[in-house]
Amino acid sequence: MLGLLIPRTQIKTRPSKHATMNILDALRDRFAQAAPAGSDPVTFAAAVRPSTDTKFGDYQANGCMGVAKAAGANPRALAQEVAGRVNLDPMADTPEIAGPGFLNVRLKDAWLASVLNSLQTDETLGLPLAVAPQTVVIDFSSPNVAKPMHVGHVRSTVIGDSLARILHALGHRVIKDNHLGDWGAQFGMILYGWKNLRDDQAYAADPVSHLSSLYRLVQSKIGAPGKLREQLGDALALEKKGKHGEAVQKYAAETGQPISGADDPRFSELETRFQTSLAELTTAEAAAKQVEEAARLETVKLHAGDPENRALWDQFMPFCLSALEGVYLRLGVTFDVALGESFYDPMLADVVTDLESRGLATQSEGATVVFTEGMKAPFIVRKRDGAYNYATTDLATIRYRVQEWNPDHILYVVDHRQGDHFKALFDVAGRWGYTHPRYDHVAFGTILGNDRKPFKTRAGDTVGLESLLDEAVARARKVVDENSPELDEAERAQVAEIVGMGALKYADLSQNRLSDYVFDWDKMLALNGNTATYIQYAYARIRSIFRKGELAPETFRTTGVSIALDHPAERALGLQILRWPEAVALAGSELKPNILTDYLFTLANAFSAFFENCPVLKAESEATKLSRLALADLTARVLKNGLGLLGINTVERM
RNA sequence: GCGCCCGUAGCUCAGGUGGAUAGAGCGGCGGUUUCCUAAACCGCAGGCCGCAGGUUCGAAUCCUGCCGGGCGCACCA
Repeated sequence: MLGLLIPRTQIKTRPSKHATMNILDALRDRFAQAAPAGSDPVTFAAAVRPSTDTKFGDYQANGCMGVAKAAGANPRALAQEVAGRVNLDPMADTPEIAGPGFLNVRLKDAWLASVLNSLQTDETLGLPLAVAPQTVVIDFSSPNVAKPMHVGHVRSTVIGDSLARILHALGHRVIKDNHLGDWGAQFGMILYGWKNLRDDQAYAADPVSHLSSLYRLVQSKIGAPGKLREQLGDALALEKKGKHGEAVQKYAAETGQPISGADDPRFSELETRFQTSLAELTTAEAAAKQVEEAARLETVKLHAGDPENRALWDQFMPFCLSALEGVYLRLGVTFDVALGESFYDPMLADVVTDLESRGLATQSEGATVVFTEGMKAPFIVRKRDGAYNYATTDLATIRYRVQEWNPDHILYVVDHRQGDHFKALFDVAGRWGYTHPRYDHVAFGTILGNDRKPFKTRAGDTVGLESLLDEAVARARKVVDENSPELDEAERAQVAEIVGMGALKYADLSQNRLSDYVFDWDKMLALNGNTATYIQYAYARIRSIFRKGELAPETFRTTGVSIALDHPAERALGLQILRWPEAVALAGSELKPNILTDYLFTLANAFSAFFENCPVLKAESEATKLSRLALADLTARVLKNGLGLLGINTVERM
């Protein structure tokens, strides 16, 4: 189910029955209580962090240096005092003072084991619900319905989906909204294409594909002059400067047949060809202008309520949506609502009127605009020709969301190039009176190809999302075939689908959102390193242990067994399992899924070390065997849940 | 010109609110398989954290100025 139209009443919040244990928060709480007199307990506690090195223990409190500086006291003496006062029972003994005034905390093995024991029967693996649950609207994906989704939609869709899952897991009420581009200029292009270029047979055979090819056709006509200009390159610039001779020479060089100058025997031949190209450009420019204007008029007519265009809109929309639905289904992405631009259209006039009556909007160069302090360009809410644009729609959307859900937080998962737009939008929305929600532009960088330019096909076209998914799966399939010939055809296909999707999503999520990232198939499907595949593999290995031992993990999940952390690899693994709540909480508060991927990679790594060093089924005693099985099962559950929060599935075998 | 983002190992990237000797993967070199998935593990080499100042007990992190790159700057979204 695409879930485009799930009623709001079905928006779920997480059940609240669970045990909770966020070690970092617990330690901070204890240190806050032991904060030196005159210091701010919250700041002091915030300086408690996981240790930078295991030799400094598991956690460290770094607050004493800062407090000592402010008070002009001796930091080590202060640390001594805090160490004597802080009560870490039963988590740890008195912290150790080190360096200029660090307090190093080493958690007790017995306590770690006891918490791990309780986690076995805890469905959420210790994940605490937010103390103050918030209503969060996440605006993501938001494709234009008129054209097929492409690589540019990957990041918004994948990051937005993951943030929604993370915030939901933290106990917030999350509303996933797909703000579809279903009312803009792209639709005018389809309407123009339909009226002038359509092929009824092709439409009857496959409406979705014909509509999208109509769109591409119109777009290519509009974009043709740009491509020609690019081909002519510098020659065109020279011609425009009146340097005809140099222009011809440049043209000759750029087309691969360099000539020496105007006296070259081939000069006149190339001059003719150059002029032909220039004429082509002029023709294309005229055609493009005509098509562009005609398409724009179709859009205007649609907005004005022209019956024919409205009827066509109604007719095409289901096909457009079903095309999107296929992609979302495959990605495993759903929405709670999908209120596109068309939904807000009836509200736009009132938005502008309201802005005007409050004195926010003014006239400028024929348009109705709102000026924002510190920004040169105004926020245009009504164009000179009377039409509204996305600024108006975005404001109407905020008003609607506030009235409908009263959100505490609205996230826009949109690429970084729109930073200025959102800065102005948030400013205007606040001055308009919608001050309650916290607004965040969750920005992300561009996906680049190996040439460090925006990712394109070899032919220079934008990469379609479907073909991207197909290739991810095909490449995964190749790896599966090579490594797991023992699996039957159907299972290999299923594994390839899950591994391929996982690789694609994880590659994106594991990057810091803000930076551009270089798309690299080999890296994302690597079985080693920070990849989904590596983590899925760790999971499959654990499942394999249980298969081999003919054991059901349910035993551990219903009653639990006694866990012992005797081997260093067991302790490291156990501690990492217990940090799950910290990782999810941090990823949620920072709105950064890569914090979660780092955590999962570290966990999978800790498991691999454990797997090498600690035989499970062949453990020296039955008690050790059970303990290790329990650790392995907890690991598997965290890995599966963690990947789940990234929108990534696991397989039992691979 | 103004604004936003980025600059960390050969390559691709992590680095909560300033903390101890800056991490990982790939690539390179060397090792590990009668044993639960070697799609794995372990070790070694590799750094002026773009440059220069400043703030301080302490800076990849904060401030200022440069250099280099990406993106955006009036009616497309």
